[in-house]
Order: sequence, then structure tokens, then C-alpha cells
Amino acid sequence: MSKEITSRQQDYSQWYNDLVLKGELADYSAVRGCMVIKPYGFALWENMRDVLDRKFKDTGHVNAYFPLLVPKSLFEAEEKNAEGFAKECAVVTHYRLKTDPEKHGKLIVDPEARLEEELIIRPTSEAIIWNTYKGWIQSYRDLPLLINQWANVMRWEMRTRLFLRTAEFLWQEGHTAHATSEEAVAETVQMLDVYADFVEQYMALPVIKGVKTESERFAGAVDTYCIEALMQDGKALQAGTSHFLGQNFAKAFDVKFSDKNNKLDYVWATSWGVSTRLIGALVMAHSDDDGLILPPKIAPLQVVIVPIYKGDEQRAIIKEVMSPVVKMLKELGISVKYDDADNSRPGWKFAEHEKKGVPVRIAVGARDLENNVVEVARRDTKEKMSVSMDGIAYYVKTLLDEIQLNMFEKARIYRDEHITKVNTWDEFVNTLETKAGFVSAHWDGTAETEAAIKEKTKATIRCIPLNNEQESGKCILTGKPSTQRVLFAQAY
RNA sequence: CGGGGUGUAGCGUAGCCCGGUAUCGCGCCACAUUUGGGAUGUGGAGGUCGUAGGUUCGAAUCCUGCCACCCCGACCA
Repeated sequence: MSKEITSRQQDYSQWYNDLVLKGELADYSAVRGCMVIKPYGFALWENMRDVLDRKFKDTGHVNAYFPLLVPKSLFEAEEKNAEGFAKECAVVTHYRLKTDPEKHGKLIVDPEARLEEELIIRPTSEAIIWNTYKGWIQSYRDLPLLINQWANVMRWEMRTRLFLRTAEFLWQEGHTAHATSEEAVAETVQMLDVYADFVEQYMALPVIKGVKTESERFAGAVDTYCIEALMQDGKALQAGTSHFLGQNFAKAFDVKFSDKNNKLDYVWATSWGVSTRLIGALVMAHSDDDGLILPPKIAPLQVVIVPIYKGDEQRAIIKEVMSPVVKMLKELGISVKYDDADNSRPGWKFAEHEKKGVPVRIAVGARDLENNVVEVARRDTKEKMSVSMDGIAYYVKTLLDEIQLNMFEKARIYRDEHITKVNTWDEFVNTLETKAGFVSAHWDGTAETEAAIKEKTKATIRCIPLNNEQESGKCILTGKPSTQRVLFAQAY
């Protein structure tokens, strides 16, 4: 059916690109590794952002904004953080251009305008934020400090992919400061729960909550908590992270507070973030060979109505009959487009809206009007139903909820079927090669073994699941004793 | 950054080896007939051939640099 979209089977990567480009989520730009987020894709991001922002505020956070540029001296203050990001930083060295004396109409960097101190385009904002917090925190009364920022960041990645890994991306980053370690850990876990709830309830994407191993940890963190999702090709994708930073940044930026007993101590910190990468996850997890399939709760457009008419008179009559339906849907909080544009035919519109993943389509023609029905088609299962006009808005509202649940269930079943417990190295390798997905296996707890497994199979430890069942076993590679299974997978 | 590939109208392409001013399809515009799964006919518009140089009487074509994109690696959210 689809003339434009490469099938998953044929070329999974190309399928993904086709969906993003032809689903009008984003476009390539003239800048290396940077994409243009198109209106439809940005509307999706706005919906996601709005839900998350509400959740952050409901858990006591406020928004602020910090500078894009970070002086190098601040950036290097927290050693591990600086080291971790150093090789992917864009650096501002000059503040002026001038006309090229040799080539008319061209500009060159003015060598006279070199900055005394280079400025780093933030790959993440801990440095500039903690430098600021130093001035804001003196007493336990100033704590906790619970701030989030919506921003763009830049990481000069070697190889970029639309939404999944772009040089510049949009995200939110929460940065909090607390009086005790316990409180900071509780915050870290709370925000992980916020993310998990959002991704599962709104994006209809089941996740596994866990903790990263040392080698996968955020640079500068004591612990990195994460949510991991599974894509349709069996690869895992890190959907969000929440870091317990201990006192590392407080020490690096000298942020101390007096407690109730007038004792001076460094504050405890967290940071947490999700990015436009989530859109990539959404696309890869749910869509099919006909195009995007978007979950109703965050779809830019939930319902499209396509009238089918012969001549202007019928077109007017159908519009007349359907306008109360449109009104009613809007009153129920449903976004709806009445697509009676005369420049394309119904079949074209059907295909177009399927490609863009609109959850519900209503088609209505003269034949339907006679019978007081409409044709309702759902994007997730592609089922078509003839439904009475009476109470149609409520029917659609219920259907949207059902689609949301169905999408989650389908993804959950797929995910659960792709968590395989293995006990030997052969089973492990075989599972990765033939089935993919998460592989649950014993590991001896060392970074060396983890690296060796990555070297041999490309699989990494995605996480040690929270509330993990404790059981004794033997490491699949070394045979050394282990107390719990961890989740391996090949990842994006 | 290493290996492989690509860049010609909005999209997909032919032409390149062997230099002589760009082919076809879709889309777009106008009109007509159409409209329940990507309509049909007739007429028409649209191109600094990624970009900057070089060779040449003449470059989409040959040479060099650069840029971007795709795939595979290393790196990474």
C-alpha cells in the first residue's frame, strides 16, 4: 500500500528515517548533525513537554533558565563530568567576524577578537548551574532547591540520527540540591518514577526501571537510575535518566550550607533529564510499514474527519451535519480536524493521515447520512467500524482510551516476550543473535567482564532492575558467583 | 575519525566511462470530468546539475578541495 515508506523487513534504519521525514516530524538541515523539527513533530514535543512540565510542578519543582555558554574554567571544575563530555564539546573561541579583505562579500573570523577564555556550548548544564547555586545556598532553609530547565544542548556526536542522536537536541534537565543524602536519593527515585509513569501512561511504552553499572553511569554521578525501553528490532533504548550526584558537584563548586546545629556541610545533588530522543523511541516502538502510529494522549491530532461527497451541494450538506460532531468532540477535549479540502481525494487523505499516525479517522458520505452512521477507522489495528451518529463523540472518546491501552498492551507483550533468561554463554550468544531483546543473565559484577561481553557481542548491561530478585548463580562469561541477574541488550 | 555509498526541478531518477547546455515518472499550476482506499484528459510552469576552485573554445560529465546525507565500525542520551 505505502508507496513511499521502506518496510521494516527490507531496511529497518531506512524505515525509521522514512517515518520521521515523511511523517513530517523533522527534516535535515544545512547544519551537520542538526535537524529541523517540523510543526507536526514540534506539536508532538509540545504535548509531551506540557505533560512532563505539569508533573514536575506537581512534585514541587519550578522552571528557570541558565546560559547556553559555560566558561571553560567552570566546565572543568567537576573532573569526571568534564572528562566525560570533553570530547564532544563545541567551543566558542571568538566573538567577531570581519569582511575578508581578499574575497569580496565573504567573512572571516577576526583574529583580533579571540576570547580570553573559551566558552563551551553546554552539553549539559551542571557546571553553570552549580556555580550559580553556590550563591543561592547558605542555610538548610534554602533547601531543597528544586529547579528544572527546558533547554537545548549540544553534543558533537560522531554519527547522528534523527531524534535518536542529534548534535543539538531539546530536553529538560532538573537540578536539585538537598540537605541529606537520603532526601537526594528519594528525589532521584521520585523523578525516575515520574519518567516511567509518563512514558508508560502517555507514550504507551513499557519501561524497565533500573540502575546503571559503573561503566554506564553519568559522568560525575554516584548512581544513575534509568528507564529502558525495547524497540521493534529488539534493540534497547535508554528513555530517561535520573542521577544521584552525591556531593560531587557541591564539592567541585564549593556549595555548603549550615544545618540546624550550625554545622557546615556540602549539599547533596540530583539531576535528571529526558530529551527529544523520546520521539525517536515513540516512532520506533509503535509504528508500522504504513507510517507512524501515535498514542492518542500525545498525538498532535487525535481525530480526522474525511467527508466523501459528490459535488459542492453534498459537500455542504455533510459539513452541516458533521459540524455539531466536531463541536462536541472539541468540547470533550479531543483535537479534531475536519478535512474537506477539495484538492485531494478521500483515498489520498486516508493514506496521508495513516502515514502521520492520526489515531482515529471518521469517514462520512451520503450513504452514511441516510443510515445515520459514520465509518470509524482506528490507526493502531486498522479496523473499520460502522458506528451510529448518536453519541458518536462519546464513542470516539472511549475508543481513544482503548487505543491508548491497546498500544501499551501490545508493546508490553512484545517487551515481555523479549526478556529471555539464560544461564550459559552459548545460550546468551544464541539469544542475542536469533531473538534479540533483553537477556537476563548472571554477571560477576566487574567492569572487566562487562567490557569483555560488550567486545564479544556488542551487548551492554542496560540496567540492574530495581527491586531485582536476589538469586545465586554463576556469571555467564567467567563462571564466578553472582547474586542477581542483570539485563543485557544491544542498544541505541 | 576509518571503510563503503550518494548528492541532477518539491520527490524519485536517466545522462557521467567517451565534454557540446539535461531525460523520464510523480508532484505543482490552469481548465474540464471526477470524489467510499493514493483519479483521468488536455495545456503549462519549474534546473546556478551539493559547493568552491582548476583544466578546456566549451564541464552535470575530467581533476582538486570543501559541505551534507545514508550504511557499517569506534564514540554516545
